[in-house]
Amino acid sequence: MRYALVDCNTFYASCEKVFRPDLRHKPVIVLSNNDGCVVAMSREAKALGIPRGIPLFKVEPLIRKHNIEVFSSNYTLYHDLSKRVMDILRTFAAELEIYSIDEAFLVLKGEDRDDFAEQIRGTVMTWTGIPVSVGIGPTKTLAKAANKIAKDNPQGYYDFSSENSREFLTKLDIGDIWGIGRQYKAFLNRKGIFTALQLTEQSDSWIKKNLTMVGLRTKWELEGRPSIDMEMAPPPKKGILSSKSFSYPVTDFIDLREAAADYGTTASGKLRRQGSVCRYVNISVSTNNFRKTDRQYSNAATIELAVPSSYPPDIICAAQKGLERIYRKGYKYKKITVYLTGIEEEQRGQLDLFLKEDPRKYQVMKSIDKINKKYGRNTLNCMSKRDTSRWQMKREKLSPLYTTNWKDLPLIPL
DNA sequence: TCTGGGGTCCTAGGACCC
DNA sequence: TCTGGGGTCCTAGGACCC
Repeated sequence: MRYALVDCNTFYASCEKVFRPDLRHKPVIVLSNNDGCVVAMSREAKALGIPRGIPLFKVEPLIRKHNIEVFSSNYTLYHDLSKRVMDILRTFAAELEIYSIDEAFLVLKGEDRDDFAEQIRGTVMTWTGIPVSVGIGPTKTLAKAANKIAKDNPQGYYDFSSENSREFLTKLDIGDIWGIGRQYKAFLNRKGIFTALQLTEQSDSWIKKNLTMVGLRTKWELEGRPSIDMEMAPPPKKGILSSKSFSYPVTDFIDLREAAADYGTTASGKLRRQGSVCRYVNISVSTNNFRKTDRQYSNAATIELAVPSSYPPDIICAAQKGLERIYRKGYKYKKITVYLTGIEEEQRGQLDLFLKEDPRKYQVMKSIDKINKKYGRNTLNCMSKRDTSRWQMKREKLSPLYTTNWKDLPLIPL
């Protein structure tokens, strides 16, 4: 069996370039929510030495100097282009696992030709304008490692089986292995382990003791024994959260209440889309940890619903009840999170209960979902809002919704 | 002035039970 | 002086991923 990992190159930055051919060879960076940090960079921007995750204000001089193009995150655009890429990949694979917005594992079809990787790269580029890299190997972990090499390979792909595996594992740094993060890398380095090959030379029991079962599976995968399953259909989420940082410090309880309602609405929408209900609503608030001179406070509360629900007012009421418990006057709040847990499938029995309680609830919910799907999020909302500018997200450099909004369709001058 | 959001899995340790 | 063993359940926190 052969696995392939297909990964979109500098995905967010590439999405921004698709409809902006003038930016083709220019450095482009994409920011996190609130235009806070740099989360994605084009190849040209990486070459200028900008570290991922750095706050925007720290690289302002560099941006001016090199005329770097800056974008707020346009998730609507990225998700739409991601879906198009995945639809193409599906036609190449016996099995497809969408691993993240810009990555997918494929189990290759038996009859695959040698130019499989080139076919994929060519098709995705022609049909979407997104460049991808392809790594191929006998396990998911090795395909992932091969992909890393493919990124620096001018051909854009790399096949693990094309090389001596001992040599490959010797060159593979321990920190570049999928599943080995910063902490484990530091720990292993202290033990004198620097390469993938050295990791595979440790005993199973030692690895399990120090890196848990997850680490042991990684070892087996490096040895060429598939130990991590493909997940073709994403399992239902066990926790769903909606959380945002405020662009300005929030002190007023009313503002926090509105934010709780807003994120409660978002989270309950995700819940309904996966056909689930939740039993617990957890809400947490915190001040800005980076401002050492501010008085710090953070707290959380969990509310159990009388009946598991996905009905927005139920979620919102619980979130606000929790908020009342943990809110303390006099702090500058930076972040609020609504986290839904105790997730169960929406079942007949529960639905009956729900309907018995008030059948109109169900109708209202369905109608709201339908209207918002047709006319856009937030067309109908549960709470009337005051001026929300104080806490809403900052997105000053947003690109158009080229592929999902008629008004934003790109025009070609003739 | 300005530091993201959304997930999963695993383990240790405490509470509680007989 | 001497203070068990085995089990379950829950939560917090730490590791990882993108």
